[in-house]
Formats: sequence, structure tokens, C-alpha cells
Amino acid sequence: MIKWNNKEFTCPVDVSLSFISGKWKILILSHLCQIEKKGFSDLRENLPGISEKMLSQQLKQLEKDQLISKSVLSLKPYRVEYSLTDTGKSFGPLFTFLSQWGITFLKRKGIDYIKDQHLYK
Amino acid sequence: MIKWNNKEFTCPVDVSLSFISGKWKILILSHLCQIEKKGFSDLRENLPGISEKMLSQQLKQLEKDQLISKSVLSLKPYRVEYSLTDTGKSFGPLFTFLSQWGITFLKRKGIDYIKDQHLYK
DNA sequence: ACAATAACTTACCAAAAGGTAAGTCCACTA
DNA sequence: TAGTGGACTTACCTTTTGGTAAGTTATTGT
Repeated sequence: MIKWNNKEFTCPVDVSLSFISGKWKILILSHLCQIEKKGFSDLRENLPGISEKMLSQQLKQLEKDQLISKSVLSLKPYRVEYSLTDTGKSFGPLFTFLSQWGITFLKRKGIDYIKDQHLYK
Repeated sequence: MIKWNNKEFTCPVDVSLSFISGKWKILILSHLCQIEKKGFSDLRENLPGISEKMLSQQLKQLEKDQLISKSVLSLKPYRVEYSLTDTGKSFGPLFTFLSQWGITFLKRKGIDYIKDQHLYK
């Protein structure tokens, strides 16, 4: 068992997973990797099905783990912006891989995601 | 929303994740990617903390999803062997990435996994 | 004959994760 | 002044996931 920060890991893969596991984290990160606009509601719009509670919760955790950073654009009307940190960006190849794998898989099943992307909005 | 097999996915990444999410699946697959011996108890030994119930349950799901295949070596004394299918192998780069990411992360935190691997058994 | 090993399954239970709905605060717009 | 949008929080509840422990069948080893 590898020990770090009062947690135990069975192997390096387990270490990596501890940052990105859960139903939403990878999805949030991979969207932050792609889209330009990064406000709270931009993210919500791009993650069909996520509740505000979940989004807020996950963003908080990702920030704590230093995968993303939040900048407060203005306080009076409260506006924020989220972006990947360097650590967050270091997961980039993972998101690319998962996206590509999914696209290839779907194609094998007769679904052309790229061509029909507009249908899935 | 992308639909396939009565399930809904928000994007291709979501499709990929549906095969490998959960506490144990990636760990099981990445071990099958590395070790030669692949019996039930070989796996159990290499996945500290997993219960037989969980291992059996996850193996069943992975087999159903066609990421692994099971060959029954003998019936009288019941012996089996698990291995990655081609689909399972296609996740290879993912396991490599996650392992490497973890190793790099640990090194930054002053833990040299490669050098001290024997300590973590 | 008895214990150990292999590959499970089953029943039961606890904890973690996630969903729903409502509420908050503030500012801008009509 | 009423309504809308942005960025949340909170309480409550359900589902999913995971853990424990015991049982099963059959073989090999002592």
C-alpha cells in the first residue's frame, strides 16, 4: 500500500483515479479542456443532466485537488470563471483518449457522432 | 443525448466511461494488462482490499461488456483464466497513462514508487 | 480423515454517491 | 416593481456501491 496524505493506494493507477473518479469529474474536466466560456452556467449547459448541487460540489472538490482554479470576475454581480490548472491540463491526453475511444466505439455501432453531432444537443 | 442499447450518453467520453467506471474495473483491467497469471486468486492477490464478491461481480460485468474473456481450464477442479479481449486491450493506452500519471505525481510528492516498489507489497 | 485451496454465491447491512426541490442574494432589464 | 439570470446552498431522500461473513462444490495435499 502506498500512503500519502492519510490515504492508501494500491498502485499508481489508484492514485490517479482518486482525483478523477465519480460520475461527473472527468466530464467536467474534459469540457473545461474544450470550451472557451467557463462560467458556472456554461458548464451546466454543457453537462446535460447535472444538477447545480452536483456541479458546485464537484467543482469544489476539483479546486481543492488543484485540478481547476476559480477566478472571481466580479463580486457585486457575482461572476466566476473556471479553468484547468497545469495539473488539470496534464490529464489532457486522457480526455482525448476517452473521447476518441467513444467516437470509435459508436462508429462501430453505426452511430456517426461527428457527422450527427448537431442531433445530440 | 446519444442513445445506444437503451442507454443515454451525454458525449463520447460518457460512452467510454460507462465501460470502466466504478471502484475496481480500471484496476482489474490494468492488472490483466500486466500480469501473466490470470486466475481468480491471482487477481485477488494483486488487488489488495477487494472482496471475492466484488471481484466476481466486476469480472462478470466486464465479460458481459466484452472487455475480458474467461476460459474454463478445467471443470472437475474448477479452474479458470481471465484475459483481455481486443476491445479490452484497446484501453491499454489509458492504463499506461494512468499508471504513469500516478508515478509522476508520487515522485513530485517525494515518493519513488519504482525504486521502492518492494515496500508496497 | 482432515485441512487447505480454488472459484465462486448468497444474504444481509452500511456508507457513499447522487437526485429533487426549494431557497438565497444580488443585479440587471423591461 | 416584477421578472430574469447567475452562482450558489440546504434539507431531505433514494439509489448505487461496496463490505462482511458464511456457505457451496470439488480436489489436492498430509
